[in-house]
Amino acid sequence: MHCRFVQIAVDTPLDIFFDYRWLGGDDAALPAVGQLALVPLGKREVIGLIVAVSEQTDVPPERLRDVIALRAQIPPLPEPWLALCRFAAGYYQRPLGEVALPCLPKKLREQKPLALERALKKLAQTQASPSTVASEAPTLNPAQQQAVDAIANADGFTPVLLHGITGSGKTEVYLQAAAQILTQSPAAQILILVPEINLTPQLEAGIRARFPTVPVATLHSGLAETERLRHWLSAHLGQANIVLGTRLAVLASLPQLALIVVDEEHDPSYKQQEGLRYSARDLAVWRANQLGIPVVLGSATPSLESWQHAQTGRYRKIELTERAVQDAALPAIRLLDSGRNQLTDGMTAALMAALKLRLERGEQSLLFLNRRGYAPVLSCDACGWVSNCPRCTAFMVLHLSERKLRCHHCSLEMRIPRACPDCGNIDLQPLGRGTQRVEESLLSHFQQARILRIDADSTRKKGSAQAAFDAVHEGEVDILIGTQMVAKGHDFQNLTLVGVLNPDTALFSHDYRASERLFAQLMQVAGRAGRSAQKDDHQSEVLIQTRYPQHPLFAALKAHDYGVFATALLEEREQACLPPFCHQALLRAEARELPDALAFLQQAALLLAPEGVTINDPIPMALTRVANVCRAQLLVESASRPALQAFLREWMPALRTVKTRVRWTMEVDPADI
DNA sequence: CCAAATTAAAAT
DNA sequence: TTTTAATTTGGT
Repeated sequence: MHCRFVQIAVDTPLDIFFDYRWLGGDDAALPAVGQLALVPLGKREVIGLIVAVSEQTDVPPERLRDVIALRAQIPPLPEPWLALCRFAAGYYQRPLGEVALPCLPKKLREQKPLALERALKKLAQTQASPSTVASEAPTLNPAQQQAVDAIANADGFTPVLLHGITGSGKTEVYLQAAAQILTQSPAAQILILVPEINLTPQLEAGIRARFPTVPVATLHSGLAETERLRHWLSAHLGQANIVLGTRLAVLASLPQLALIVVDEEHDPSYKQQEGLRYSARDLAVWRANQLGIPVVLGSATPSLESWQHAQTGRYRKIELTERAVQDAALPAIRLLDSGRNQLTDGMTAALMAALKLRLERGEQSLLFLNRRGYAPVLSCDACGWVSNCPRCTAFMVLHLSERKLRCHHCSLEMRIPRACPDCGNIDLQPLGRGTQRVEESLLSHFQQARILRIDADSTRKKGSAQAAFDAVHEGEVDILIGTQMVAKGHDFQNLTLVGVLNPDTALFSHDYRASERLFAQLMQVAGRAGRSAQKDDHQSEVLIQTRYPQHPLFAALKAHDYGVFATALLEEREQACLPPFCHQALLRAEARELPDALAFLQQAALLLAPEGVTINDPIPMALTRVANVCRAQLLVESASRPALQAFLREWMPALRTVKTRVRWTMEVDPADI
């Protein structure tokens, strides 16, 4: 057959394909679906994805333009990958081109294929003969073994929810299941997702130690473009047997994919918050289903969505209840009533004493406070002035070390006023405390201690986060103070005390997911303590300072019982008709003036919802103004996912015809409301 | 009356 | 989204 025309998806918001003429010589490679092609688009030349080839076109000849070049250097993107993109585009309501092309490395989309050819050359040189001989692996306990067997012997689509407390050896299950699958089929590819870039080096080191001869590729946004291209290609060519990465890795081309692991599957980082707003965990499950392969969702505190699926039997749940390291007992969790006890610099006497004890024993402590900066707001006692951001409905945060007030939402910085701008009072007071202020207090109370703060501010420079974590591992730090960055994944062997300074804001948040997240976060940070065998009967401790020690969340946390907590939450959600018992989509609008945004949403709501779909009233977002842009949102709900999807398919084209200056976006399965 | 600034339209 | 043409505004 002689293909004259190709249909191409390009990266534009237009939800259509473009036809191009194909004028190849007889000896030239024929265009195929899934291949990339360089085509003219307006004044530009862009890379597009061939989605169909045919001998006819409806486009009048005078408008047709020619394909400039095919990227025949690499095999076409495989059909299952195209199907994944098509699904994601349909489900998240975006044009295919805007889904498929941004998944590809930038260097692959350049006009000149120079970088591509270089990367291919380099890969050809390094193509070793992979052998799957694994180095010595630890013996598994029965629960771990059961999990490995369930995964490695899976026949067809097998979603496994691996529920295991921190330190119960989930990683070991991933590694041994991977080893078994690679032994059975040496060409297989295994995708392992982690929530944060920070966690890739630790796991990568573990994987390389276990599989010294297996090619491993990493994919995350921290890679340089040339590296990203090389790693992506090694996945696409099937060379890399293990691909480790953050959420974006779920969209990689993996022709031999045989197992997907989503570690810490509950983690909010799996939700992409711009562009294509996908959930990497959900796409991972879809991908596994499509390919008929196992997918492992691992967590100590599974998302309620996954927990519910396990309850109904859609997912198979496997519990790891023991800590894998012998004698590593669970930490004791104690609540310190910060309302009734006297606080010194935000800390109770009990917490101070516990810190002092660890210092004397030469053990490490971690203080967790999810608030960076010195103090969240600067205020004037005399007249009530507070440091509002002029561009956002938020406070400007005091950063004393940089002598700045900074807005964490729009990044506006200004000098600290020496006197109150309203009344001239020179005695301005910091209100509340952030990590910098706690660091300062610790330095004054424990002058001999080596104190390190890890937060987004202290790890601005590339590689500095890794250096900081290394310092903790090397025992160069006595007290570590940090935000959620320190809560995730790291195995600190000599850490026996975790202090949580102020979790209370999340207890009564308007966001119904806040308590679920808080529980996960506290469980996770608590898991940093006591990961190695305890010495001399010194049990690890977690001290939580709160004004609400009676809150039921803490009771479940103390008992280390996620099941009780999840069951209670699910009941609440069912009664309130919230996810996972209903499905949501959020239409967001942005405008200079709030009424404009609301008016657009009002107009959008005019389309009548079908039976079973509810369109709520437009409301301003909790953070209404950011960088002088006002935001509002409209929530659409349905108990039936197909009904919601059907409505969105009807609604989106209608919205696109609305003539408006308001910028708007649609988010399916929103994470924050 | 020209030029910057905003708006609209098109992309195969 | 990117690009260009068309229209408005505003300072002269």
